[in-house]
Amino acid sequence: MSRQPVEDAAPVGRVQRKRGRRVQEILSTAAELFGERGYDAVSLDDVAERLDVTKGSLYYYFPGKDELAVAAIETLGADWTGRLERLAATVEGPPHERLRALIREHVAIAVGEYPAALRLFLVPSTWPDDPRERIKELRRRHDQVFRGVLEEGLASGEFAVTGVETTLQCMHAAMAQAPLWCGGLESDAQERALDELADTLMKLVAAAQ
Amino acid sequence: MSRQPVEDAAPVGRVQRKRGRRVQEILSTAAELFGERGYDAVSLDDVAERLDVTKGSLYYYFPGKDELAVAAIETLGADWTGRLERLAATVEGPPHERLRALIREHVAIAVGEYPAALRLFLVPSTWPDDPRERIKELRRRHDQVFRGVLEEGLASGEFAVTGVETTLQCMHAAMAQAPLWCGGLESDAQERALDELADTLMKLVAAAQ
DNA sequence: CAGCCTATTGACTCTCGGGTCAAAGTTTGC
DNA sequence: GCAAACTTTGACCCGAGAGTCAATAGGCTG
Repeated sequence: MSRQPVEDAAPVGRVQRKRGRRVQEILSTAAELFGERGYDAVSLDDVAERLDVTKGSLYYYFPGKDELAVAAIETLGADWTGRLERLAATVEGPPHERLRALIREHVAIAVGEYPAALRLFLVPSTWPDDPRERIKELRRRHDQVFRGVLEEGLASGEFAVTGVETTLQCMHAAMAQAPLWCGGLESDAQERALDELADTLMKLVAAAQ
Repeated sequence: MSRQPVEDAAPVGRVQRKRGRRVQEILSTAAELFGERGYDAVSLDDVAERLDVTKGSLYYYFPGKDELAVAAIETLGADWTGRLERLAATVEGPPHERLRALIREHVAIAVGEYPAALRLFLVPSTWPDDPRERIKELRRRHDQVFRGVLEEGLASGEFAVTGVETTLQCMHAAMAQAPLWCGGLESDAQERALDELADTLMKLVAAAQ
């Protein structure tokens, strides 16, 4: 009776704004941790500790670990996907260049800013059902961006592939693994590694002969 | 004083043989489960239940979960790697055909016989240190097989790649994901999917122009 | 059949982590 | 400056799962 229900009863004005900021803090911290270690390996105490707060506090904002995970995935995903989509809509030039830019951006974000965020995509099965669905959704949107450019290039004859979906799968898989093997490199070595990765993946769409 | 130490004091003769068989049963069941769900999501009670046995029994043969996992990985890995290595040593023909055969075999084993075994490779970080090292070792051996054929083709000019290691990474990543997206298909659709995957990956080594 | 290994059980401990909640602390608005 | 709303705490409950162990069952072997 004394407690603020987690969901409804929105407070108004400045208070609400503060609440919003807190929620964002929690979400980005959670996204960070889940990205680094996956779902199981992150306890709510871990999240709370990194925020200099107690577990109980988290339950004031979220009804449970699942919901926190879902929200964190959506926050992280909205940003990331948004940047990809914006890039796809912005970059000029032939499909060749645009695809390469997308690959670079995708991997750069993954490796740099969300060090292990792509791990989200790797083993959706270790996540509870609800977060898993969000992850799949996220991936679908990313694929969609790539599929668009890919099909453009196919239409113009600039690209040739064995199969669109298979090509997307391969690209995705390779990009998703990238943080694991060039996450530790120094920045210039990393740049080179990412360039090489992009070049390698571009071979997947190279028109034959 | 009344208990048989887990490690030393090898019994002899028929008894020992029986013990060996039991150990094998446990290992293959454990490999199966770990392959399906990963380390965290499998409890020793799960393993015991599938064996119609009690957890305590497992501790009669293995000192702990980690050790069981390590042994299971090694069993599964020895078989798998062995088949790859044998295939690489056996198959005749140009590097092109040999590499394709390796890819097909690798993926076929992963998708068919150890449905999610490749998941072992996916997120080594969710495993405790010791099993993780074994998984990396396993992967190193697999890579070694592929690297061999790849370098052959490069030497003969039949292949061209942007970078050997990057190419291996991409191949590995794509093959590792395969069970997740064509594991559920019917057998002939699956065959087609695997062929397409192999063809797609072969583009990675295609000599340019 | 007696005695000695071998194998298995089931009940137990202990820790970790998700989730709860009353009480206390803090902010806001009047 | 004070009451009401908001926020945080810390102690607590509970179940799950790793690991332990004395007791017991089940052979072999002399």
